[in-house]
Amino acid sequence: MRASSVSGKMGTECSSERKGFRVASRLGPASLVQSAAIARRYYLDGRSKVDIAEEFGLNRFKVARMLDHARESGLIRIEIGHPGLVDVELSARLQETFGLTRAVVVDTGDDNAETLRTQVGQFAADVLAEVIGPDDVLGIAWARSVGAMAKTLPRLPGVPVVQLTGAIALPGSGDSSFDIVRDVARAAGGPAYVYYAPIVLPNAAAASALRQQSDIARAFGQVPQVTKAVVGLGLCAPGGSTLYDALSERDHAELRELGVCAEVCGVFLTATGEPVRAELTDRVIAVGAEDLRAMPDVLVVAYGTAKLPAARAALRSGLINGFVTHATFARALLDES
Amino acid sequence: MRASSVSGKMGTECSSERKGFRVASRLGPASLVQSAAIARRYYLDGRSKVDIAEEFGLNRFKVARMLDHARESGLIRIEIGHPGLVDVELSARLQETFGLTRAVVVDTGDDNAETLRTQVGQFAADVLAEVIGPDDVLGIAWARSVGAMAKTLPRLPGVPVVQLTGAIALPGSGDSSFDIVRDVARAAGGPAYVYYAPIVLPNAAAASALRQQSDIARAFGQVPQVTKAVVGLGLCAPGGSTLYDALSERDHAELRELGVCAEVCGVFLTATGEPVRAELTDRVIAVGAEDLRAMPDVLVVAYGTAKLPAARAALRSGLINGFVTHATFARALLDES
DNA sequence: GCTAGATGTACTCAAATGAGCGGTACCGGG
DNA sequence: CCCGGTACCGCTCATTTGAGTACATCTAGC
Repeated sequence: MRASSVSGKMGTECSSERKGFRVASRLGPASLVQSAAIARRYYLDGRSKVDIAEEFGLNRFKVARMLDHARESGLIRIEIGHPGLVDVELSARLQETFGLTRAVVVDTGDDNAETLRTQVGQFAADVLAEVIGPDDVLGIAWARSVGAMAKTLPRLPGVPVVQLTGAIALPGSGDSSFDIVRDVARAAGGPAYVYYAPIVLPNAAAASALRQQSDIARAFGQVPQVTKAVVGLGLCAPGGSTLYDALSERDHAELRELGVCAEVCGVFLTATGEPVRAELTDRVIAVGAEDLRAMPDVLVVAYGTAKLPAARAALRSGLINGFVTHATFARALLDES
Repeated sequence: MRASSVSGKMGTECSSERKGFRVASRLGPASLVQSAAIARRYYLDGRSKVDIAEEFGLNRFKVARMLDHARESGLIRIEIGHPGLVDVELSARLQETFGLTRAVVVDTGDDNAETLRTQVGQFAADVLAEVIGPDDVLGIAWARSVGAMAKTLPRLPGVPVVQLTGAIALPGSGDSSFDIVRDVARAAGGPAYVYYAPIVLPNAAAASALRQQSDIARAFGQVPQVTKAVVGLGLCAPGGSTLYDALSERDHAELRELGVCAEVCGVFLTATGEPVRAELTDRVIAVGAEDLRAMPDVLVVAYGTAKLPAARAALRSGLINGFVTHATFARALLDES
């Protein structure tokens, strides 16, 4: 009925930067509105540019250019959001920065240790459930954070579960502390290569003897088959790890001398991520650095920013390729790198 | 170095609707993060799906499916925004709902009449500057809102400017009230077909005589050439229009009888948008409904929600095809339609 | 008034993309 | 146990899209 084009041989300059509210586009309000209408059709209604061009009486190139301009000028905003508690932005940055196969950062509003453990554990459980396949063999290290995961684990495919380290009785929580691996094995329903043993023994001979014990030998025999491992993170400083706190003053001195910073699955690491062989290593019931390195997927579950230096060591070591943690932890890691 | 795929024959179900924070996707956190990373590459970095597929070791179909899924599940949000004071969303809705060629809705936080007049006037000026071309002929009606526009008009191409109606001296603002058309003509710099005449005369004979007057006849001679007109909006009720308030009680009665609701550029309209021929019509110095209908572009500038019924009449009339107003006005129009 | 550069427009061709299809693994119910 | 329903994967084919290019038009500066 009417001529209906905004385009044509017209001055499309817009005068009104007079109040400074022209954000980026130098186009007038009418083009702005048309751009918006076109953007809506394209991005929200999913119509093709050719369609839109016909509808508005333009050619498809004009439509494409208008869309380009609209995006440049910020009229169209595309956000990759937070659907829930996972901070996908942080997760992706963590993953890319440290070359991980996967990273999941949980954004708990609260940084209370209890909340963190629960939330991080829950998401670690989700990640494990997601990545585990029927042909995998699952390795589980003893750690508080892994315990938190074990408690909320859904049903898994019936994979074998292999205990990777001995345990330590936790002072507070009595019962389940020893049963982390058993809990996981129950969730899976597959064969369980588990044993009762402390992670550290008074001397190498005792440890060696214990490794001969049938359950333990059987479990260690399965270690090379492990395809997915879930491990905790210990900082080698007072209060930084249950293992460290269970060691003697002499052990502490040795670790200090060797420059040990972190402990992952019974493996001691320097700040630069080098695995260290200590006298202590022979007294530990756990897989070795080489076993760990041979596993295709090693997922670290860690919370509490005190452990940051340990996390850095672990990330540098190349022994791990997955990380589940909380937002403050991830942010600190990224800030300092 | 490591196997690095989240895909494969794995259960990708996610268990944790347990706390209800799984928004829409039933995928686990790891896929979530990967989807987000892919979405970022695609939408924000503008890479192609083939590229992304290579980078992540997937095929392009998988990438496409993940993106689709991510969009459906709300991970990717696309918003068409507010760059400045123009509410593009409302503008587009107004435009589409009433089949207009253009609509611009200004979102002034404030609904003070003074603010509205200034802001709406400013954006009307922008719109006019944007759509006017060097080959246009510009018609200007006398109206307070058009006056507000005239005051902030930037330099226009040197087009002819044609006065479409007589004027009324405003009670308050002394000087510029008569000079609206002259202001516009000055901004354009082209030939000005202007005259000094009241919009309404005591009798048809006086109006007829005045129309013979050379300036006025010259201006009316140009009316068929007009390609773009800017007009105001009057509600035919006390206080709804300067024209109405200038009329006699007899005139009011006539308009009431004829069911006149609105006045646009000297043309009286019923609530359904029918132009009405009254005795009064012969006493008005203004273009007729047919002249108005013949103009390819007629832009209404209106503010103040009291005039809503008049706006509805004008929109139904088919005489106009552009609208500049403010957010509360536009919302009310859309709500009631 | 004229030329150089900027801007907008139209077109071609190759790359990117989406729709739809068949094959396959998985799941829950007979 | 088999069987239909479902979801996923990888593919082909037709369409859509973007990059490059050439041409028209406008603007600014001399």
